[in-house]
Amino acid sequence: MINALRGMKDLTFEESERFVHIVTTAIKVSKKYGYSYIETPILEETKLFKRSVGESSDIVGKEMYQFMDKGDNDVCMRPEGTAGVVRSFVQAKLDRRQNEKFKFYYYGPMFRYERPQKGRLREFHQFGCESFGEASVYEDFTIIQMIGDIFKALGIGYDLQINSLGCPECMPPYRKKLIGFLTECKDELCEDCNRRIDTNPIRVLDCKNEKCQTLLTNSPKLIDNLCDSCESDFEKLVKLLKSENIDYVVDTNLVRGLDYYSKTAFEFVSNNIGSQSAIAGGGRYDRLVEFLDGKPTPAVGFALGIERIMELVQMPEVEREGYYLGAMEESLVDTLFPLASKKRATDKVTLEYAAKKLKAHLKGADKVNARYCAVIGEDEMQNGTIWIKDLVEKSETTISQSDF
RNA sequence: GUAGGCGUAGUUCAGUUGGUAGAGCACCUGUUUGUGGCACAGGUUGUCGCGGGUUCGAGCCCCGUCGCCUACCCCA
Repeated sequence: MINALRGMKDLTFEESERFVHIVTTAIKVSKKYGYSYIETPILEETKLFKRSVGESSDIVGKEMYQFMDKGDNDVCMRPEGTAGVVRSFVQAKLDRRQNEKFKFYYYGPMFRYERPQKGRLREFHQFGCESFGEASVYEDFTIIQMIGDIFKALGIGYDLQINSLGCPECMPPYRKKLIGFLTECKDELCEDCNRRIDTNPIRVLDCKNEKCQTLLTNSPKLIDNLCDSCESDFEKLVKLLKSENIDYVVDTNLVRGLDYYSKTAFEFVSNNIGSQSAIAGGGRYDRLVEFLDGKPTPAVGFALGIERIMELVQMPEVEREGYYLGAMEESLVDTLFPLASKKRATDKVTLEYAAKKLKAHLKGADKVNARYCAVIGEDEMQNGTIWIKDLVEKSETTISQSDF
């Protein structure tokens, strides 16, 4: 027997229904906010992710499905969605259309070579949105509001964490300050943190090590070191969240794992799905378009993890629907066949090809959750009729086959 | 990469100090020669993950191996 690869999962029955429900709900909401669909390739040049997500990130450093293709190109399966969308945005020269706004939503598989566990697969699915050309913090808020709408429509609860990651003006001086602080206590920090002091000091902030976290309580906070513009944007965001009654927590250690974020960063978290608790995350990335050779274009976006959300959504009960057709004599299936074809124009129809006793047909109708069970037996054949039972009302009628 | 747990029927699981495999659910049949869900009665289903070892005898003990799950890590 051949099994699916480790960390890759098949979805069927209620699981696949839940998957589709989440995607269609997210699409419905994002369309209300003016987003349109963008489809980008799963396979991209490795360079794209090195330059956007960042070589210092774990995603690029050790988790990519990367290989040389038959044309000797260094390629990889996308580990996230934003880079491809931005590449596409630049390739289509949308960055030259200054003062225009572009809003895209996407969904599809992402690949990261990690050890699978609850809420973490090697092939997983994200739904995401990217808004280009809008520098206003109102847009940051609107995106958060939209995610809230999606979760509300899906009927799931969450905690919202926000932070500001600063901009090219305030981040570098803060970074220096932080490196100074970390170097002073480096002997007490864990191995990973020591390595990160040089490679990516900001990531030290969300180290899970308890001892490190204790030391970090006295570390300089970026939120206290923002430039005027970043600070007023963050205050405005907080004000908007308050006025719209969206609960939030400021988490000064919230650092996006991808290098391209700046200013607003946020994460939606659920505490009911195991240790992989982030169900959506995103923020502003005003410099990414530039990194990928486009004209400087402000942008904000987010992605949500469909599999993680699947753990949280309850599907509404499915009601009985459509017709089940069955014959009690083998020779009568031919009579049933055109009736089924005709009925499918308007209703869901299940046609049983094998002749069975009435009782077996009723059971069969139950099994496919049909509303009506329609059967032709000897009597009906002689009279040119069909017997129909409403499985909900428990009522039955016999009508002419031509009226069916 | 590291650590812990688990692999027995379609499924969820039980299986005693080693003695030749079981239950619920599901499925099929019947009670009802043409009336579903409920009830009752009966029935079908196994490479006990795989390979080796110990033993008269292994689902059980030992070694190896593969797979799954959870956690670290990372992140959606």
